[in-house]
Amino acid sequence: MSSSSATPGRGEKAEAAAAKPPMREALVAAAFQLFLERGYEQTTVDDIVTLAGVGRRSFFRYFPSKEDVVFPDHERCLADMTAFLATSGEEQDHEPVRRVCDAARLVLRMYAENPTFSVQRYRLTKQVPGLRAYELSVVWRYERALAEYLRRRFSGRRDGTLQADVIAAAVVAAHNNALRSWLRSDGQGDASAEVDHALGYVQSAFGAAPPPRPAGGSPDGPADEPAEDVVVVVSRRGAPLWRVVQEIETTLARD
Amino acid sequence: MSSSSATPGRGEKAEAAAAKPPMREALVAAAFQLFLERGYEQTTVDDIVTLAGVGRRSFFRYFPSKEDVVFPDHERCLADMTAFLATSGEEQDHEPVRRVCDAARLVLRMYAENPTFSVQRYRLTKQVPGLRAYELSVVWRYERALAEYLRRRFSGRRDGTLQADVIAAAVVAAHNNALRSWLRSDGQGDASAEVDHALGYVQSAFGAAPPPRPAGGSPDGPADEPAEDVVVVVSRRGAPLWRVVQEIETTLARD
DNA sequence: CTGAGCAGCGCACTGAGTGCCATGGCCCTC
DNA sequence: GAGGGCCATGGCACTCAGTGCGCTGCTCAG
Repeated sequence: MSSSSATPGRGEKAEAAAAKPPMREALVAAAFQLFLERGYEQTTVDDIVTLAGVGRRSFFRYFPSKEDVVFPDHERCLADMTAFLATSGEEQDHEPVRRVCDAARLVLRMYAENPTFSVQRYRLTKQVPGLRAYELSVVWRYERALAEYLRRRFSGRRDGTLQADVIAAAVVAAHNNALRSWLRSDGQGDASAEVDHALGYVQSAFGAAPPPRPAGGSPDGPADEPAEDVVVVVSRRGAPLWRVVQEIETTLARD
Repeated sequence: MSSSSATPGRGEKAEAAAAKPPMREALVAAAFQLFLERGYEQTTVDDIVTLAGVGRRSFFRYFPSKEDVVFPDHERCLADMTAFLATSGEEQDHEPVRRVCDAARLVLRMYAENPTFSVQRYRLTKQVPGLRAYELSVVWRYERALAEYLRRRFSGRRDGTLQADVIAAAVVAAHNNALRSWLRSDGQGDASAEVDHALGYVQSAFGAAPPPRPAGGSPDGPADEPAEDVVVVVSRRGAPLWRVVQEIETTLARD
């Protein structure tokens, strides 16, 4: 009823790996049916396995906890993101911020693949504290993946880990802001456009520099970028020039 | 042994509210003793109440869950932060980013009040997944408090809620980066200085503008700031000028 | 045909969290 | 000074999530 592995083909042993878990999907379907009828906390695992017609023990073989059945595909998505960031062509890595933004878009894509499912889950997690907490731990893992990547990229910079953590948090926050706005609208608007907009704000705040390398340095510096390659200038419109200069000086003089 | 309400004064009914919970502290002490000896998951609530010499039921009267005993003062700190942000003198609110940074410093102060306790807790939460998840939900509430404040301040701006969420996340990330660095050093370094440094990075990235109001507008606009009061320019050092102009244009043209 | 391996089932157990009621001290009132 | 209410605590029983272990039955390899 959802996606992935249509017409599995019966009996063929070669496709067994892909077609194996109808049980997993059956559990997810049964769980969501009950969650939507009676609510999450009013539904016990026994209720779910009874409706799905399987043994209670099997539930915990497919999902380590009751919460996991609500986020069945995040584990795969997280692996995708990790792989995406590990596949660091020297081409893309010249703009780490853009790269993590693209990584965040992977998550959006997962949500956008099943809009109705995502909207239902959103309503559920919004009002069940336990699920919110679980979602936080998932989001945290995404954020850590982004931050770890940025830490590697920024390893030569002065405040590399600080910048990595802050930028990763900003990217995640922007992504979630747009994602939640889209989910609140029942998946009607253009999710990609909203996320692009939100990520654009972060990119503009943290040094988006499209041309690969304007000047200086060897053509291919694989591991360590030259420290302090960018200068961030923030200025209130109409502010006196001496304030701008002062900001630049304090920024550069730190540490 | 810790702080707060020294020499409670026995019997005086007026101070009863302040002196009431020695039991709470006893439970925290017993819990941490056992957590450090055997580990968090190897310690049951029954172990704690037995050591503390109280009934099991009383534990859950003081702490809604086993995790809460590890973070006994966050609830109060969160209330402090909310009050701090609600006390919005028109003076401070002219610089919302600075204000939320000051709010974050409240959390640091709480950690710094009991360094050894904080370090022990840090080691615990670092290696117990359940505690990490709980801490995330606590941090999330801090972040939401900051974001809600910024949303009110930015209600007139074009992308007010987006900016609020992103800045709140950045502030929390910077704070946590510095806090964890300090905790890893067993509370040796200067926590305040580290946090100031980290928050300075965020402030410099998101428009710290010391002088109250350079020009234009009525003297006191309490609720809604004029939209797009600041322009953020991000530039790679040595980038061509046309790139800078393009960045400004895309920033202003958005939405 | 037989044995290995695996997927699912059933059962029993631990431990967190909750509801309910009894107890016992404290204060306030009559 | 006696009774009554309030509150903190203790104790009990219960639900439910999650785990360990052993059993069955199916399939595939030899």
